[in-house]
Amino acid sequence: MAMIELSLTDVTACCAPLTREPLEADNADALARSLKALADPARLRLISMVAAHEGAEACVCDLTEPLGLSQPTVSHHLKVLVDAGILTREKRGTWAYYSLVPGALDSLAGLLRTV
Amino acid sequence: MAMIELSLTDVTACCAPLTREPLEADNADALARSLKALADPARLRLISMVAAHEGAEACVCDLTEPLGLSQPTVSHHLKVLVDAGILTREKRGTWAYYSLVPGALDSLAGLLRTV
DNA sequence: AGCACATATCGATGAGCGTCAATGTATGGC
DNA sequence: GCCATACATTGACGCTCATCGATATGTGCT
Repeated sequence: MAMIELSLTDVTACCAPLTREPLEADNADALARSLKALADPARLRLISMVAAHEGAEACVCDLTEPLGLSQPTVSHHLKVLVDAGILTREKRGTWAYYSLVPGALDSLAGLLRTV
Repeated sequence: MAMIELSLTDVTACCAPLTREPLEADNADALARSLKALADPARLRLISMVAAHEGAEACVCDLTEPLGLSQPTVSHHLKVLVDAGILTREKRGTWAYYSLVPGALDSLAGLLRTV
């Protein structure tokens, strides 16, 4: 079934920063979904490892061992981040290369900013 | 038992933005805890309602009815936000007034920024 | 003292999630 | 065609968490 995949673009397009005006229930849901995708130590480390990797992209095989989690678990976390619009996946041959979606994290940061 | 209450100040004091260098496991844990506190629709709405309320503070009685959740649930969410260092609680008479901790959200936003 | 009100805490319940082992699906090389 | 490698999916287990009703704590008023 098609799950919500555009929560990030949805919410970052529509909303004023959190502290400007009361958040509607729907927008709160969308923003919470995006933040939930971020709110896991393994996923935070994955993001920073991908960003710091050469070429700003990395395949699962680059990430599994340094993270210390099983390959299925890493794949699961990467899928969550892709579905949240934070990472992209590009398959080249046998490998799947993940990289940051430009501006995705900055959009979220903008929603939290109060100044 | 004393739970971790300073995760926010901890992590925002120590770390470069997520995408500058690979995140250590401990820092990832601390940042994830802060984001988890934020990653709930009810808590996001509470934050924005408090910020938008007159005087930039609000008591539980101001928040329960518009949120549509029971009073114990609202109290619970507010406690989570206070423990995470995002809100402060000030008791005046019968009422408990909650307000934003200045700079807390901005520190988190700064960690997500990539530019 | 006694009552009404505001808020916090407790205990229980149900849903969601992180993790893994096992299995499935491609892709490339021999 | 066959095997090895890279990754995704499935199913299950345990733990965390959001929510509520019930109850406790505290404050002000009469």
